[in-house]
Amino acid sequence: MSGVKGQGWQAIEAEVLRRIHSRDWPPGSAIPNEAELAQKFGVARATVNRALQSLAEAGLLDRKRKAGTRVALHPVRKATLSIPILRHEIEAIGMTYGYDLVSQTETLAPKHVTTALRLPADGSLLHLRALHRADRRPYAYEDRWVNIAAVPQIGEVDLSRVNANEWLVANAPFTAGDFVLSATNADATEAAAMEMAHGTALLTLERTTWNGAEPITWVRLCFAPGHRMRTAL
Amino acid sequence: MSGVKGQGWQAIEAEVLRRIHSRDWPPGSAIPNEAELAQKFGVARATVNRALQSLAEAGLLDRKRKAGTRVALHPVRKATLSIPILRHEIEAIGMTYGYDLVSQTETLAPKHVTTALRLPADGSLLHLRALHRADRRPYAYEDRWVNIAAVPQIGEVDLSRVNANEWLVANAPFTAGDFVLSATNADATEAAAMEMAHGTALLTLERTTWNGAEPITWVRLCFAPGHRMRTAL
DNA sequence: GAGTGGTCTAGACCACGGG
DNA sequence: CCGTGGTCTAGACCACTCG
Repeated sequence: MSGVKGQGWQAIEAEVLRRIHSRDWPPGSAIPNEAELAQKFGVARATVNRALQSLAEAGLLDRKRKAGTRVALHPVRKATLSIPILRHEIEAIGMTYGYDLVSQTETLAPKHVTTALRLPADGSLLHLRALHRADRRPYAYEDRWVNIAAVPQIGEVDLSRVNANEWLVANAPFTAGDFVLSATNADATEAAAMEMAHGTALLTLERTTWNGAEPITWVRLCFAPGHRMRTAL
Repeated sequence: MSGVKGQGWQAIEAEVLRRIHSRDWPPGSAIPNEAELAQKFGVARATVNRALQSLAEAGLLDRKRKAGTRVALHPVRKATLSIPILRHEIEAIGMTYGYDLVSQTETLAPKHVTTALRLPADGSLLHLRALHRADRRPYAYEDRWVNIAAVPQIGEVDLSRVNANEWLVANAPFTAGDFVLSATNADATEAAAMEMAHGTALLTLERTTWNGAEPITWVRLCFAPGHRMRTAL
């Protein structure tokens, strides 16, 4: 008796999902162990394992050795945002990408930057400000600090022609990062750069990246008013 | 010759990652096929498969049958945001959760709501407005529309005592959803409810959920000023 | 057509952790 | 202790897709 439509581990996944949604297996309850399910469904245990791992990763099941598998009490939904290169994001919606370097200096970084990068406060960093455009109109304002010690070659790059983000992606791989979304009112600088009213609400993304223990860059992107980050659940 | 430290598919994953970061396998290049890698690493092909699938899911590899596996040209980073129940989010930081129902009516929904839910514009929906508090202070303002036809039992719930979100999570499972993040300036209603200045930038989350093809609810959450959604990369 | 990843199987051993 | 999930193996068949 299989009781499963279709084939493969996705069919098992679907059937388990159905039993969760139908309250056959209500939130918090334990479901049969892998060996049992494998027998009921007429498949190998590895196949059941694949299906349950997928559901556990999605947050719908809680699995523990010996304790078994339970339906999550409060399915912590996970929204996965894709963070494409801005150029691709813009070109994907059929617009023309543009990039203007606003300023480039080497100076002491403010404390919130050195803190985020876990760097001593007394080193100087490369500070870049730039504007990304879609069909000539402001799309996002970038404020970036780069740890030159980690990527000395960036000193030889003409950053008014080469997008710093793309250069870093291609030349300074990172192994870990930190990512924060918030909303901020546009300050005078941002308002001027993006040609909008002071105080406008901006979706703001701050990202810090490391290569191993070595800090690479801190960047803050302010998106144009009305920008939406969208994903499916 | 294994050439791999540690054990298990994660060791394989780490070794592949190392070769990508070290530019042994530069972006865009093809890497050996699974059978070959399995032999080099001295493991079964299934183990290599597990490791490569993990990296592909993370966006670092592009895999195609027959074409083989290539290092992603532009690793599209994926940020996974956990969306916990507000109560848990607040209690997790050691604060006391509070919930105030501001209004509850049954009325025609505005067009942007019916559109998002894919419902005809002439039906009436349950409209809720509520304030979530952390240690008595406003934490998030909720504007929700519920498709009563999909969850008729909600009519019998005292929503001034029971959090609508939590009731729905427990009683109206959903199979699909839509999720949008943006920044908005607080309007008069929100400013009053959250006790802050008009025009303050608010991180705004809009979520639409369905059970199969049946729309369940549309909700818009405005978080208090300074709210940050954080994740690792 | 043929190479490559996707998946299944049966069996095995191990690590974790609840009772 | 000992049940449960986590993982590995060797072998097999299949599905996709490039050339």
